[in-house]
Amino acid sequence: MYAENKLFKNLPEQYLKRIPFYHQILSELALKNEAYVSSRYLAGFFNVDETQIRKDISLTGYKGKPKYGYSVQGLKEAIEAYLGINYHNTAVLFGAGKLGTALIEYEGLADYGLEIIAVFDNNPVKIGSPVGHFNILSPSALPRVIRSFDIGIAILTVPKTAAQEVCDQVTAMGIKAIWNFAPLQLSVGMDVILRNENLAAGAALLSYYLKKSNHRQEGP
Amino acid sequence: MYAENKLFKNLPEQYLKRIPFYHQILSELALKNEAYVSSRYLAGFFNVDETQIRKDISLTGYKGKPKYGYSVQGLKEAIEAYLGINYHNTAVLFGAGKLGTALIEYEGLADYGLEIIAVFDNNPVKIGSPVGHFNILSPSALPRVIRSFDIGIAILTVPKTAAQEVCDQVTAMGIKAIWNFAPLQLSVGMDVILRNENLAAGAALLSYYLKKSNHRQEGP
DNA sequence: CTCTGTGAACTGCTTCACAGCG
DNA sequence: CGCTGTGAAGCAGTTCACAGAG
Repeated sequence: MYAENKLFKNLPEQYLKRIPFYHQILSELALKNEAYVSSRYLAGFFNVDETQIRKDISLTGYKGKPKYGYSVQGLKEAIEAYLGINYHNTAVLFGAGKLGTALIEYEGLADYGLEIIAVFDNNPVKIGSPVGHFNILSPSALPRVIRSFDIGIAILTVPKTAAQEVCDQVTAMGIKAIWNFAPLQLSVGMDVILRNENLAAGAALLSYYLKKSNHRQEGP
Repeated sequence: MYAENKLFKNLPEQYLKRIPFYHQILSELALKNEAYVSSRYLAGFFNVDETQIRKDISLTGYKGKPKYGYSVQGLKEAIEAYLGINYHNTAVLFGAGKLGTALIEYEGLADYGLEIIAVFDNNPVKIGSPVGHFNILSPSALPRVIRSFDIGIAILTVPKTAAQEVCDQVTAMGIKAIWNFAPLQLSVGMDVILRNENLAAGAALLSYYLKKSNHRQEGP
């Protein structure tokens, strides 16, 4: 869910959501040394018609070859260039718990535009200890890091009870976007972009579709 | 992204995605002892008009009071009943790494219809050790657990390299839905519901909106 | 004949406009 | 009046239909 106030709707949001999946699929095909891929094949991974795939790809500016399809390498590189130009940003991560560590070690976050620069935690016991290839820093280092590296995004993987406080701290220091994993609604200023990641939302959708499919089997 | 083949589109997907957030917001209001909430207030958390909120709520069957709004307790309970009836499912989690552990400990996964029954891992060193309030089980116990507890969903938080193998294993045992966190596209039968969670997709969207907002400040 | 590329038609989600109730 | 509830209108995203390139 977004609170970015509809300022920048020039690219279809559905398209933006599909782009990273295209890249993932293309990376797999590249590993298998596939040379070409058709819009039909790509459409198989989504609930959309192959035409939609062609429209999406045309938005990145890449051109396919009639009869052959799209060059796997070419399209992959086109998307990477596109992501690099349009998406690349630096972030700090706050909260070196299980979820924070998982995110730090998550493959390919950087591939999709988000480079984590530093990791912070309020717990003095954790400060100084390593996580991934970072050392956990004290929040007192935040202002220096944010200014030195021109950080735009803060990733919040702190407990629910600490989230609003940390959010206020980082936005006061000029952070312009929050990626919140704590299960609560943060309040932020109008100029701050907020994305709430609610893992439970995914669970609810999956449960719903499974229930429906069971009912279907029992029904007429 | 889904591969559930459009069989069950009777409820708007956008609505299904908003429902868990409504519940989260209502839980916070309940803690603050707020008695009523308006559709306008709820709309503030999303990029939609307040009318849309009223349509969503009417789909759950709950009725508000003109002039007052919706009862926080009443609506919260209505959504819980709705989720309980329509969503509740049992799941096994495979892969007791950082992300798996984070999911197990994630607050309120059960609130949104997904109850984790058991946790498995291929690593013999981990088997038998505790994670959350579970003990990690050997995959050899899978058939027994799936049959005994009528498990419908498998959550995959295994490394990329193991994901397809584990996926094949569990679907062969009758699992009908996969929630995949490994960053690759799994191939499954037509009758299996597949949800791919791609954390990077969220990162890409956030990066895009931040870039846009920066350009806007510089532009005309 | 196959697969891309794109304007036109369509579908479904969102907003508008307004009736109804406290 | 304030806020819900809902049919009608509007719009974004998807699919259809078909031209074009190899």
